[in-house]
Amino acid sequence: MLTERQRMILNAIVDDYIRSAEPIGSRSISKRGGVGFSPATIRNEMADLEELGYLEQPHTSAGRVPSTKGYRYYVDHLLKLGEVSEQELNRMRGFLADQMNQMEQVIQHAAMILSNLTNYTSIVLGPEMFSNSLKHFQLVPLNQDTAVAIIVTNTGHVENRTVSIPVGIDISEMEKITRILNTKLVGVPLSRLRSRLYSEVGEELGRYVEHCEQLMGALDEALASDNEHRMFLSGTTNMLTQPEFKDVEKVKTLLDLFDETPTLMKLVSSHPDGIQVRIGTENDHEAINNCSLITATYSFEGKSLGMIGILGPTRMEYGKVISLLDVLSKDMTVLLGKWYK
Amino acid sequence: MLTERQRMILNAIVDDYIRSAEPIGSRSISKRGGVGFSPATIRNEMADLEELGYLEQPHTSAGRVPSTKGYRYYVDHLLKLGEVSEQELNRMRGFLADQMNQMEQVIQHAAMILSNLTNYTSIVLGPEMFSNSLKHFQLVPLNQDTAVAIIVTNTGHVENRTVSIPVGIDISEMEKITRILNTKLVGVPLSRLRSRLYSEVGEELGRYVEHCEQLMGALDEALASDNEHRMFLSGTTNMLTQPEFKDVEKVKTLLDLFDETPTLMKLVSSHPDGIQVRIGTENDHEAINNCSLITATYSFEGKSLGMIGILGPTRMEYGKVISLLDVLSKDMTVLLGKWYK
DNA sequence: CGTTAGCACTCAATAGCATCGAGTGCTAAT
DNA sequence: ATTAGCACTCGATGCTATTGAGTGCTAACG
Repeated sequence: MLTERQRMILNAIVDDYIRSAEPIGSRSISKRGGVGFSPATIRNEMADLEELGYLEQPHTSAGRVPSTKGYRYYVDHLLKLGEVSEQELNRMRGFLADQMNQMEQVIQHAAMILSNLTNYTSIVLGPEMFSNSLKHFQLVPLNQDTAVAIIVTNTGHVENRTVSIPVGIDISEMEKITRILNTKLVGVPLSRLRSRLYSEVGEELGRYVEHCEQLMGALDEALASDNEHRMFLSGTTNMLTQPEFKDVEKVKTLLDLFDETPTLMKLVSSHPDGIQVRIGTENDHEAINNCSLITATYSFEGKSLGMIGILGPTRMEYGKVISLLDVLSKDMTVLLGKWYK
Repeated sequence: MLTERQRMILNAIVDDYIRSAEPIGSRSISKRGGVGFSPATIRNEMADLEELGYLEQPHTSAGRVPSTKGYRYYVDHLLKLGEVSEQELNRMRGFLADQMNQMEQVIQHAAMILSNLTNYTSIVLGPEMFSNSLKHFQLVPLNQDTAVAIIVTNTGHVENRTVSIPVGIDISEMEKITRILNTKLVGVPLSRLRSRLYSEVGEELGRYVEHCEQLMGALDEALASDNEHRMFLSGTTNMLTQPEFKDVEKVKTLLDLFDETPTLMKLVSSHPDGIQVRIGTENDHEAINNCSLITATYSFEGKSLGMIGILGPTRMEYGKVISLLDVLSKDMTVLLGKWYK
């Protein structure tokens, strides 16, 4: 358990380091407002804090830098949440209000707002689609052997695949199929669509249409879209302005991670509901072991739909970011509610 | 006009510099196979070539580096196109053959192949959609006041917008509208869709439906998609391995350009048909003044549809890249032909 | 007369060295 | 318990010398 004074010193070091990105010495802490101790005293405490694992020294005769454990303590016990300034709030809501009638737009906008307001990189996971249900199904023939299958969900999302038409099926039959599928499948959650396709619709379809197995196969494949989430990044180059990324090597490993959508998605979606902070080595991926990832979930009727998150250096403005994510995730919960009616 | 010997020397310098990325001295040229002259002779020629503007010197007592003009001469007169190796060809076609039934997939794959095979950054512009025609139109109501408008083109591309429904229109009327639009507009090129919407369909629609102006407005807006081209980048981080981008500042300006899709698109689409090479300062944008951009068009029935391109440092393997783009653009022409029937 | 050997010269890069100063740990005095 | 004092550490900074790859010029050569 840390003493009151140790907490105060740790707090001061983290705050200063977040601002300056340079190791903090005892003298600068001592000269700070509200600290009534000499550098020597601070030094002793700092030595203790280092032994306890909260601080690190790049080398002897350098100042101290917070360790992952130090940041963790800071976030858990010392941090006072920054108010989101009136100005930021206005800017944010102004952006979001802009008559958005596409859900995708809202999500993408949210990512942009986050990265603009923080100067870090933002990651936004769009609503999981498996919980959506089918609103409309359509087969549009393009020529003799191909057609476009279109799925519209209750939230207005449109998914489409090109499927090949088995020989011997003509347009009138296609229309029949479309009608059957619509009457049988509208309202079914996407996650159950494939199984329903076989169990309920299969027989009936077979009654009307020859060669229906091939078509079923094509539809089945079309439905097996593995992108139940869509992910949006924004401000990826913001990282490059951070002093911890003055080395091109580090930049490359990070940007390579950004290109690997599935990995990144796994990393983000492993976070639980609510606001979650992963600091430095707490993150499962090596490329962001000197970064912190903060996420918040937005939801509908208490059920989490997707996530918004900020990735920045461990030396991140936690207070500001956390309160911003909190506000925005709540706004999005409200805003997206209308699509989920 | 350059002498035979000058051409030989220029060729040698460009080739060597492309490999080594370091200024080339007279001695190393002299010692090269097939060159029967002493360093002193080479030096004299190099001085001449510099005076003529084909070479540059980073500083006195350094070797020579090709200038933009030097590269230009190299590309126009000296370059012998590399054969695309059997292995690369197989790899490429293997990738493209992979039962792709989505046009988007083909395009995206092409970008990936290019960046993988070259280790530069690839830029691919999808087929311009304005020349496509409407295949099917659909209005799917989501709830009381919003609906999804879906457009399918003859090439199987699906575009969708959420539109708000004016009060007082019910579902049966929506279906009527859909039917009218389909009978009147199928086959019309997308570029003329908006004008036709007013000129031909407007009155007829008005006869059946009240409050139709608002709906028209909504549809009109939905059709005004400004992304007639879709653009795909791949291998953006490949640039970071190039020695000319060891400086984070330069990396940032380049990556920022990559994020500015419209600017980049303008840059690329300003290139004419066929294979086009823009070297260094020949490019209109400052961020790529030390890069070369090579593009090729793919087409259908002689009409250019879209572009594939490679962006790399001016010190680029022109021969390899050009022949690769040539082969791939022709393959894509063949492959995409089937969608344009 | 074109070519080349020879030579003085230039200049970035590298290494060595002294200096500086911010910061530390320890000890003894308060 | 706190702090002043002090020796010590070590990266950063700046200066100088050295090195070496490369040049331009001139004079000699076949």
